[in-house]
Amino acid sequence: MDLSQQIRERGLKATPSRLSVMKVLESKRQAYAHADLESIFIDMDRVTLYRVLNDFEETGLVHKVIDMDGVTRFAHCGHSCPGGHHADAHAHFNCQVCHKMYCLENAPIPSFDIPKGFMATGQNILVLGLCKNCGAA
Amino acid sequence: MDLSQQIRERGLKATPSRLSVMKVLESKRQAYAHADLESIFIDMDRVTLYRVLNDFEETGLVHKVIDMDGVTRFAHCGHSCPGGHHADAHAHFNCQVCHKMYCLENAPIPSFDIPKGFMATGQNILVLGLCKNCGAA
DNA sequence: TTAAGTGCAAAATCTTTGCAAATGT
DNA sequence: ACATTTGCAAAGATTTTGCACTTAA
Repeated sequence: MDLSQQIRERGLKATPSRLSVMKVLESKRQAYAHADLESIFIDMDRVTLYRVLNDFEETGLVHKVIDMDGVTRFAHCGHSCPGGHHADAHAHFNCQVCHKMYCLENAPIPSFDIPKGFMATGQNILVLGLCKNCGAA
Repeated sequence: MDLSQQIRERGLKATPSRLSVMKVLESKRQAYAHADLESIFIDMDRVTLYRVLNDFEETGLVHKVIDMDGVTRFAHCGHSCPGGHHADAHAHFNCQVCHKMYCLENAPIPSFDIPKGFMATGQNILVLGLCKNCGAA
Protein backbone atom coordinates (compact mmCIF):
# COMPACT_ATOMS: atom_id res chain seq x y z
CA MET A 1 0.00 0.00 0.00
CA ASP A 2 1.05 3.59 -0.55
CA LEU A 3 2.99 4.97 2.36
CA SER A 4 1.47 8.43 2.11
CA GLN A 5 -1.91 6.89 2.26
CA GLN A 6 -1.11 4.77 5.29
CA ILE A 7 -0.02 7.90 7.07
CA ARG A 8 -3.00 9.99 6.04
CA GLU A 9 -5.38 7.27 7.05
CA ARG A 10 -4.29 7.82 10.61
CA GLY A 11 -5.08 11.47 10.42
CA LEU A 12 -1.49 12.60 9.95
CA LYS A 13 -0.03 14.62 7.15
CA ALA A 14 2.30 12.84 4.79
CA THR A 15 5.35 15.03 5.21
CA PRO A 16 8.83 14.25 3.88
CA SER A 17 10.16 13.46 7.36
CA ARG A 18 7.38 11.03 8.02
CA LEU A 19 7.67 9.39 4.66
CA SER A 20 11.40 8.78 5.02
CA VAL A 21 11.07 7.29 8.47
CA MET A 22 8.12 5.20 7.43
CA LYS A 23 9.98 3.89 4.41
CA VAL A 24 12.83 2.59 6.51
CA LEU A 25 10.59 1.06 9.16
CA GLU A 26 8.41 -0.58 6.57
CA SER A 27 11.09 -2.02 4.33
CA LYS A 28 13.19 -3.68 7.00
CA ARG A 29 11.53 -5.90 9.51
CA GLN A 30 13.40 -4.44 12.44
CA ALA A 31 12.79 -2.23 15.43
CA TYR A 32 14.76 0.99 15.23
CA ALA A 33 15.81 3.23 18.07
CA HIS A 34 15.72 6.99 17.82
CA ALA A 35 19.52 6.97 17.66
CA ASP A 36 19.55 4.52 14.76
CA LEU A 37 17.26 6.67 12.70
CA GLU A 38 19.09 9.81 13.66
CA SER A 39 22.25 8.46 12.11
CA ILE A 40 20.39 7.41 8.99
CA PHE A 41 18.79 10.81 8.54
CA ILE A 42 21.68 13.02 9.54
CA ASP A 43 19.95 16.08 8.17
CA MET A 44 16.74 15.56 10.09
CA ASP A 45 16.13 17.44 13.30
CA ARG A 46 16.44 15.36 16.44
CA VAL A 47 13.24 16.77 17.89
CA THR A 48 11.27 16.20 14.73
CA LEU A 49 12.33 12.59 14.81
CA TYR A 50 11.09 12.22 18.37
CA ARG A 51 7.78 13.66 17.32
CA VAL A 52 7.45 11.60 14.18
CA LEU A 53 8.01 8.43 16.16
CA ASN A 54 5.61 9.42 18.90
CA ASP A 55 2.92 10.33 16.41
CA PHE A 56 3.37 7.03 14.61
CA GLU A 57 3.15 5.16 17.84
CA GLU A 58 0.09 7.00 19.11
CA THR A 59 -1.79 6.43 15.91
CA GLY A 60 -0.85 2.78 15.76
CA LEU A 61 1.29 2.96 12.64
CA VAL A 62 4.23 1.53 14.53
CA HIS A 63 4.59 -0.10 17.87
CA LYS A 64 7.04 0.54 20.60
CA VAL A 65 9.30 -2.07 22.13
CA ILE A 66 11.82 -1.63 24.89
CA ASP A 67 15.00 -3.58 24.43
CA MET A 68 17.20 -5.20 27.05
CA ASP A 69 19.16 -2.04 27.56
CA GLY A 70 16.04 0.00 28.19
CA VAL A 71 16.26 1.63 24.79
CA THR A 72 12.95 2.44 23.14
CA ARG A 73 12.58 1.03 19.67
CA PHE A 74 9.91 1.31 17.02
CA ALA A 75 8.79 -1.20 14.46
CA HIS A 76 6.28 -1.01 11.67
CA CYS A 77 3.13 -2.96 12.38
CA GLY A 78 2.94 -5.80 9.94
CA HIS A 79 -0.75 -6.41 10.27
CA SER A 80 -3.72 -4.31 11.08
CA CYS A 81 -3.18 -2.65 14.38
CA PRO A 82 -5.81 -1.22 16.69
CA GLY A 83 -4.20 2.20 16.92
CA GLY A 84 -3.47 3.92 20.18
CA HIS A 85 -1.09 2.34 22.59
CA HIS A 86 -1.62 -1.29 21.81
CA ALA A 87 0.12 -3.94 23.81
CA ASP A 88 2.40 -5.83 21.53
CA ALA A 89 0.77 -8.99 20.46
CA HIS A 90 3.93 -10.64 19.28
CA ALA A 91 7.36 -11.43 20.61
CA HIS A 92 10.58 -9.75 19.56
CA PHE A 93 14.09 -10.99 19.08
CA ASN A 94 16.96 -8.90 20.35
CA CYS A 95 20.44 -9.66 19.06
CA GLN A 96 23.02 -9.36 21.78
CA VAL A 97 25.82 -8.56 19.39
CA CYS A 98 24.42 -6.00 16.96
CA HIS A 99 21.53 -5.10 19.26
CA LYS A 100 19.05 -5.15 16.44
CA MET A 101 15.48 -6.04 17.19
CA TYR A 102 13.39 -8.25 14.97
CA CYS A 103 9.67 -8.87 15.16
CA LEU A 104 8.67 -12.48 15.61
CA GLU A 105 5.19 -12.05 14.28
CA ASN A 106 4.37 -15.69 14.06
CA ALA A 107 5.72 -16.85 17.39
CA PRO A 108 2.81 -18.01 19.54
CA ILE A 109 2.31 -16.21 22.82
CA PRO A 110 2.04 -18.58 25.76
CA SER A 111 0.13 -17.82 28.92
CA PHE A 112 1.71 -17.63 32.34
CA ASP A 113 0.75 -18.65 35.83
CA ILE A 114 0.25 -15.53 37.87
CA PRO A 115 -0.53 -15.21 41.58
CA LYS A 116 -4.12 -15.07 42.81
CA GLY A 117 -5.54 -11.59 42.82
CA PHE A 118 -3.42 -10.57 39.86
CA MET A 119 -4.85 -10.12 36.41
CA ALA A 120 -2.86 -10.32 33.20
CA THR A 121 -3.84 -8.14 30.26
CA GLY A 122 -0.91 -8.71 27.98
CA GLN A 123 2.75 -9.53 27.83
CA ASN A 124 5.97 -8.23 26.46
CA ILE A 125 8.31 -10.91 25.33
CA LEU A 126 11.89 -10.49 24.31
CA VAL A 127 13.96 -13.39 23.10
CA LEU A 128 17.68 -12.78 23.37
CA GLY A 129 20.39 -14.30 21.28
CA LEU A 130 22.35 -14.03 18.08
CA CYS A 131 20.77 -12.98 14.83
CA LYS A 132 21.54 -14.48 11.45
CA ASN A 133 24.26 -11.95 10.69
CA CYS A 134 26.02 -12.10 14.03
CA GLY A 135 25.45 -15.69 15.00
CA ALA A 136 27.75 -18.52 14.11
CA ALA A 137 26.71 -21.38 11.82
CA MET B 1 20.60 -15.00 56.23
CA ASP B 2 22.43 -11.97 57.55
CA LEU B 3 22.33 -9.12 55.08
CA SER B 4 25.81 -7.91 55.92
CA GLN B 5 27.12 -11.33 55.25
CA GLN B 6 25.33 -11.65 51.92
CA ILE B 7 26.96 -8.42 50.86
CA ARG B 8 30.43 -9.33 52.09
CA GLU B 9 30.25 -12.68 50.40
CA ARG B 10 30.21 -10.88 47.10
CA GLY B 11 33.34 -8.98 47.95
CA LEU B 12 31.59 -5.75 48.86
CA LYS B 13 31.73 -3.84 52.10
CA ALA B 14 28.62 -3.82 54.23
CA THR B 15 28.07 -0.09 54.40
CA PRO B 16 24.94 1.58 55.79
CA SER B 17 23.77 2.63 52.32
CA ARG B 18 24.08 -0.86 51.01
CA LEU B 19 22.39 -2.39 54.02
CA SER B 20 19.38 -0.09 53.79
CA VAL B 21 18.88 -0.70 50.09
CA MET B 22 19.36 -4.42 50.52
CA LYS B 23 16.85 -4.54 53.33
CA VAL B 24 14.11 -3.01 51.21
CA LEU B 25 14.85 -5.14 48.17
CA GLU B 26 14.98 -8.28 50.22
CA SER B 27 11.88 -7.76 52.32
CA LYS B 28 9.48 -6.91 49.51
CA ARG B 29 9.35 -9.15 46.51
CA GLN B 30 9.32 -6.28 44.06
CA ALA B 31 11.58 -4.66 41.54
CA TYR B 32 12.46 -1.10 42.50
CA ALA B 33 13.58 1.68 40.22
CA HIS B 34 16.27 4.12 41.20
CA ALA B 35 13.61 6.79 41.60
CA ASP B 36 11.56 4.62 43.96
CA LEU B 37 14.49 4.07 46.25
CA GLU B 38 15.55 7.65 46.05
CA SER B 39 12.23 8.73 47.50
CA ILE B 40 12.48 6.12 50.23
CA PHE B 41 15.98 7.19 51.22
CA ILE B 42 15.62 10.93 50.89
CA ASP B 43 18.87 11.52 52.69
CA MET B 44 20.92 9.25 50.49
CA ASP B 45 22.99 10.67 47.68
CA ARG B 46 21.61 10.06 44.22
CA VAL B 47 24.97 8.98 42.87
CA THR B 48 25.64 6.63 45.73
CA LEU B 49 22.34 4.95 45.01
CA TYR B 50 23.30 4.47 41.38
CA ARG B 51 26.53 2.90 42.47
CA VAL B 52 24.99 0.69 45.11
CA LEU B 53 22.54 -0.67 42.59
CA ASN B 54 25.19 -1.23 39.95
CA ASP B 55 27.48 -2.98 42.39
CA PHE B 56 24.65 -5.22 43.52
CA GLU B 57 23.78 -6.07 39.98
CA GLU B 58 27.34 -6.74 38.91
CA THR B 59 27.97 -9.06 41.81
CA GLY B 60 24.69 -10.90 41.30
CA LEU B 61 23.04 -9.81 44.54
CA VAL B 62 20.14 -8.37 42.61
CA HIS B 63 19.04 -8.60 39.04
CA LYS B 64 18.04 -5.93 36.64
CA VAL B 65 14.75 -5.78 34.79
CA ILE B 66 13.57 -3.20 32.34
CA ASP B 67 9.92 -2.34 32.63
CA MET B 68 7.46 -1.37 29.92
CA ASP B 69 8.40 2.27 30.17
CA GLY B 70 12.06 1.51 29.71
CA VAL B 71 12.78 2.15 33.37
CA THR B 72 15.52 0.04 34.91
CA ARG B 73 14.43 -1.82 38.02
CA PHE B 74 16.24 -4.00 40.48
CA ALA B 75 15.01 -6.98 42.43
CA HIS B 76 16.63 -9.16 45.03
CA CYS B 77 17.54 -12.58 43.74
CA GLY B 78 15.41 -15.10 45.55
CA HIS B 79 17.63 -18.04 44.85
CA SER B 80 21.28 -18.54 44.28
CA CYS B 81 22.35 -16.41 41.40
CA PRO B 82 25.42 -16.90 39.25
CA GLY B 83 26.75 -13.39 39.78
CA GLY B 84 27.76 -11.15 36.96
CA HIS B 85 25.17 -10.06 34.47
CA HIS B 86 22.91 -13.04 34.49
CA ALA B 87 20.00 -13.21 32.12
CA ASP B 88 16.83 -13.29 34.13
CA ALA B 89 15.67 -16.83 34.39
CA HIS B 90 12.17 -15.98 35.45
CA ALA B 91 9.30 -13.83 34.27
CA HIS B 92 8.16 -10.60 35.87
CA PHE B 93 4.77 -9.05 36.37
CA ASN B 94 4.35 -5.35 35.73
CA CYS B 95 1.28 -3.61 37.11
CA GLN B 96 -0.06 -1.05 34.67
CA VAL B 97 -1.65 1.04 37.39
CA CYS B 98 0.94 1.32 40.16
CA HIS B 99 3.81 0.28 37.85
CA LYS B 100 5.24 -2.04 40.44
CA MET B 101 7.16 -5.05 39.27
CA TYR B 102 6.85 -8.45 40.86
CA CYS B 103 9.02 -11.47 40.27
CA LEU B 104 7.20 -14.56 39.05
CA GLU B 105 9.84 -16.97 40.17
CA ASN B 106 7.82 -20.07 39.61
CA ALA B 107 6.35 -19.27 36.23
CA PRO B 108 7.77 -21.68 33.69
CA ILE B 109 9.65 -20.18 30.78
CA PRO B 110 8.41 -21.42 27.44
CA SER B 111 10.51 -21.63 24.33
CA PHE B 112 9.81 -19.77 21.15
CA ASP B 113 10.02 -20.45 17.47
CA ILE B 114 12.74 -18.31 16.01
CA PRO B 115 13.78 -17.95 12.40
CA LYS B 116 16.46 -20.18 10.91
CA GLY B 117 19.93 -18.82 11.41
CA PHE B 118 18.96 -17.20 14.68
CA MET B 119 20.03 -18.58 18.03
CA ALA B 120 18.25 -17.90 21.29
CA THR B 121 20.26 -17.66 24.47
CA GLY B 122 17.63 -16.41 26.87
CA GLN B 123 14.48 -14.40 27.18
CA ASN B 124 13.04 -11.49 29.04
CA ILE B 125 9.39 -11.90 29.79
CA LEU B 126 7.11 -9.27 31.17
CA VAL B 127 3.50 -10.00 31.97
CA LEU B 128 1.35 -6.90 32.09
CA GLY B 129 -1.80 -6.38 34.04
CA LEU B 130 -3.25 -5.39 37.38
CA CYS B 131 -1.66 -6.41 40.65
CA LYS B 132 -3.56 -7.50 43.72
CA ASN B 133 -3.73 -4.00 45.13
CA CYS B 134 -4.78 -2.22 41.98
CA GLY B 135 -6.86 -4.91 40.32
CA ALA B 136 -10.58 -5.33 40.75
CA ALA B 137 -12.15 -8.42 42.33
C1' DT C 1 -6.48 29.32 4.13
C1' DT C 2 -5.25 27.18 8.21
C1' DA C 3 -4.54 23.55 11.22
C1' DA C 4 -0.62 20.60 11.55
C1' DG C 5 4.27 19.93 11.41
C1' DT C 6 9.10 21.64 11.61
C1' DG C 7 13.38 23.72 13.41
C1' DC C 8 15.88 25.98 16.78
C1' DA C 9 16.92 27.18 21.43
C1' DA C 10 16.40 26.14 25.95
C1' DA C 11 14.75 23.47 29.93
C1' DA C 12 14.14 19.26 32.33
C1' DT C 13 15.66 14.48 33.15
C1' DC C 14 18.51 10.85 33.80
C1' DT C 15 23.14 8.80 34.27
C1' DT C 16 28.10 8.90 34.46
C1' DT C 17 32.74 10.63 35.85
C1' DG C 18 36.52 12.72 38.74
C1' DC C 19 38.38 13.52 42.90
C1' DA C 20 38.98 14.60 47.88
C1' DA C 21 37.21 13.13 52.29
C1' DA C 22 35.28 9.39 55.03
C1' DT C 23 34.77 4.49 56.37
C1' DG C 24 34.71 -0.72 56.69
C1' DT C 25 37.66 -4.60 57.61
C1' DA D 1 46.66 1.10 57.33
C1' DC D 2 44.57 0.83 52.92
C1' DA D 3 41.61 -0.22 49.52
C1' DT D 4 36.64 0.87 49.10
C1' DT D 5 32.96 3.75 49.31
C1' DT D 6 30.82 8.15 49.70
C1' DG D 7 29.46 12.98 48.60
C1' DC D 8 29.69 16.82 45.89
C1' DA D 9 30.23 19.19 41.67
C1' DA D 10 30.26 19.00 37.08
C1' DA D 11 29.93 16.83 32.51
C1' DG D 12 27.18 13.91 29.26
C1' DA D 13 23.30 11.93 27.41
C1' DT D 14 18.45 11.71 26.52
C1' DT D 15 13.90 13.57 26.13
C1' DT D 16 10.55 17.36 26.48
C1' DT D 17 8.68 22.08 25.86
C1' DG D 18 7.79 26.73 23.78
C1' DC D 19 7.31 29.44 20.00
C1' DA D 20 7.85 31.55 15.47
C1' DC D 21 8.11 29.84 10.72
C1' DT D 22 6.74 26.61 7.10
C1' DT D 23 3.90 23.41 4.65
C1' DA D 24 0.35 19.72 3.31
C1' DA D 25 -4.35 19.42 2.16
